[in-house]
Amino acid sequence: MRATQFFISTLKEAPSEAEVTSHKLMLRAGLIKRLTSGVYTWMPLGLRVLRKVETIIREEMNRGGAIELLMPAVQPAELWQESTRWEQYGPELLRIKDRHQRDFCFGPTHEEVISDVVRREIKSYRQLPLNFYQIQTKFRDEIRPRFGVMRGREFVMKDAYSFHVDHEDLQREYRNMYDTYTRIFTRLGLKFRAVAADTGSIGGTGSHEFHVLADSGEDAIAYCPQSDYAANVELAEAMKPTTPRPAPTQPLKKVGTPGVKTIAELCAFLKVTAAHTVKAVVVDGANGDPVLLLLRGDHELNMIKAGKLAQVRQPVTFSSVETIRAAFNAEPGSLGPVGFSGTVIADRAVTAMADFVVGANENDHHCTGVNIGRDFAEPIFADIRNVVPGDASPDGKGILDICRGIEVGHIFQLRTKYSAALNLGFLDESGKTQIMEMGCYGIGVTRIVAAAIEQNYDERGIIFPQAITAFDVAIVPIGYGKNAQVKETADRLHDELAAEGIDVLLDNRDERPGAMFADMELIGIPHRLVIGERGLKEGQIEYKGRRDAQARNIPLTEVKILIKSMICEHSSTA
RNA sequence: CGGGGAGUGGCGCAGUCCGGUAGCGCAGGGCGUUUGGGACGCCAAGGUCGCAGGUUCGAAUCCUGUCUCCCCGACCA
Repeated sequence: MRATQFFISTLKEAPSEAEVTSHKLMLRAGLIKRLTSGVYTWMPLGLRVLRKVETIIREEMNRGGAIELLMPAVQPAELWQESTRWEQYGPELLRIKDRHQRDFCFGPTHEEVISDVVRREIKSYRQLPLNFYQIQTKFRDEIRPRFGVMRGREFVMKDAYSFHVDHEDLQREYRNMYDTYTRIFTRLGLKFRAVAADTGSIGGTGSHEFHVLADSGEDAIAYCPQSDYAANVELAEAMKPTTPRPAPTQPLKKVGTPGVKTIAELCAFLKVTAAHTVKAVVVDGANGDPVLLLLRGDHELNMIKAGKLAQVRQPVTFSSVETIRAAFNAEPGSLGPVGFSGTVIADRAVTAMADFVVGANENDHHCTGVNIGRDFAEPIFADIRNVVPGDASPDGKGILDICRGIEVGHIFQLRTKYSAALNLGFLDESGKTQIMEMGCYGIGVTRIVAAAIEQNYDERGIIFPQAITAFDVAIVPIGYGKNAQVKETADRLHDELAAEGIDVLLDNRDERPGAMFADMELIGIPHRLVIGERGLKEGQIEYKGRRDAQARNIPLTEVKILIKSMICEHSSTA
C-alpha cells in the first residue's frame, strides 16, 4: 500500500473528548472518529486493525468447531417478550418501532434469535452438539459510554451459542471454548488472564472472564502467584481468619471525636491503625428495615456479595440519612453496633477482632475497646468484603495479589435458562423430549483494539502487536521525489514485500522525514525501513523495530529475508 | 439517573468576570526556499461564537430555556 493511495489522518493534539490513553491515541492516529456519544466510525486505518482481530477470532472459532452465521441486528419484540427479557432488560435495550408501530429492538445480544433458529431446525439428539457464532455489530444503550470504543454503545462482538444434550457435553464444549479463547488471545499477542467470574444478569452457572492485563483496566483481578487461581474481585472469596479472636483487654469507653467522619480521620484522631477500627455501613434490608454491615476499617464492602445475603434488599441500596437517623439516632460517620437492636451482619474478618474502635451511635462520638459478645451480640458473619493483597488464596495454595484488567471475553454455561423459556426441546434416543443445555461465549472485538493499545504504547504512540497491526512494515524513503535511486529502491522493496503477502506501507507522501517518522510511530507500525541516499551508497538501508532504542543498518540484499522472518513467526494463517 | 465540567474555523485553545461586532497555535490552499526526527517566509482562505428566546443603541460576553459532549458513581464484550 502506498500512503498516497490510502487514507492517513493524524493529529498532533488529542481532541479534548478523550481522557484515557487508548482513546487519545486512537483519535490521534485516526483509527476512529466519533459520530455521537459511544458511537464511532472505524476509519480505514482502524478498520484494518479490526479486521485482523476478527480474522484471528474467526480462524480459531472455526478451528474449535464452531460454525459461523450472521443474525439480524434488528429483532422483533415478540421474541424478547417470550424470554421475558423485554421487560427485564431495562433501558439498555434500544427499542424502536416500525411504520406499523410494531415494537423492535436493536440487538444487544442474540440468545433469543439463536434460540429461535435452533428450535426450528433442531429436533433430534443426532443433530447435537452445535456451536453457532457470528461477528456482528451490537447496540447497548449504556448509561454512560466512555473511553472511546472501550465502552461504546455500538460495538462489534463475536458471540457464540452452543447447544447440548446434557450438562456433561456442555462442560466439554465450555472447556473447548476456554481453550479456544486462550489460543485467540495468545495469537493476538496480548498479555491476558482467564478469571473465574460472577455470572451477572445473564445467569446460569460456571463462567470465566478473559482479561487483558493493563494498569488502566476497569476491573480488579485477584490472583495467586503460587497457583493458577484467578478471579474477579467481585467474586474472589475472602477466607475466614485463621487466628482466633483475642480476649478483651480494654473496657468499653465512649470518646468524643468532633468532626470525625471517615476511617482516615478516625485513625488520625485516635492514633490507631485502620485495621483496629470497624466501619459501619447501613443498607436497606429485604424486609424494609435497615441492616447494619460491619467491615474492618481497612476493608471495602463488596456490593455483589452483600446483594447475595438473604437479609439485604436487591439491588443493594445504601439507606437514606433519614432512615439511618431514625434507626440509630446518629448520622453516617458515627454509627456502630453497640446498642443497635436491628440486624447486624459482620464481615468474616471482624470475627478475629477485639478491642476495636467503632461509631457510638451518637454524633461525633466513637467507642473504643469494643468487643463482640461482651458489648454487643454476636452478629451474623458473612463474606461481604473485597479481597485485598495478602489475603489467603481460596484454593489454599498461597497469598493473593491484585492486578487490573480489561474484560475482553466472557464465557458462560447458561444451562437451560433460555432453552427452557424458549422451549428448546429435542428428542433423545428413547424418543423422549428433553431441554437442551446451552452455553454462550462472547468476545468484545472492538474493545480488543483499545485494550491492545492500552497495553502497548509509549510516548510516541501506539505499538501494535504484530498480529493486529494495520501494517506490518513501513517503508520511509528520504527524498522519494528527488532521488531516483531512492524512489526506485523503495518502490521495488514495496512490491517485493507485498508480493510475499506482507502488509507494507510505503510512505510516498511528500513529507519531511520527521513527519513521516512521527506518523508511522503514532499509528503503531512495528517495523520501519528507512531508505536514504546516504545508506544506498553503501548498499545499506536502515531498520528499526518500534520498540528498539536504536536503528541499525542492514545490507539491502538481506532486507527481505529479515523482514519476512520477523513477520512470519507471527503469521496469522491457521 | 445523581454529582462535576465544557460547547468559539478541521484539531488544541484565548476572549466571557468588566457588553462595542472575534483572535492565537496546529492542520488545510497557493508561491518560493527547504528535505535523516513533526521546516521557514510571503500570500490567500476558512467562524450561524451549540440552539432558541429575552435585556440593550449594541451580546461570544448579561438573563431564561433547551440541546450536545466529556469526567466521577451503579451495568457490561
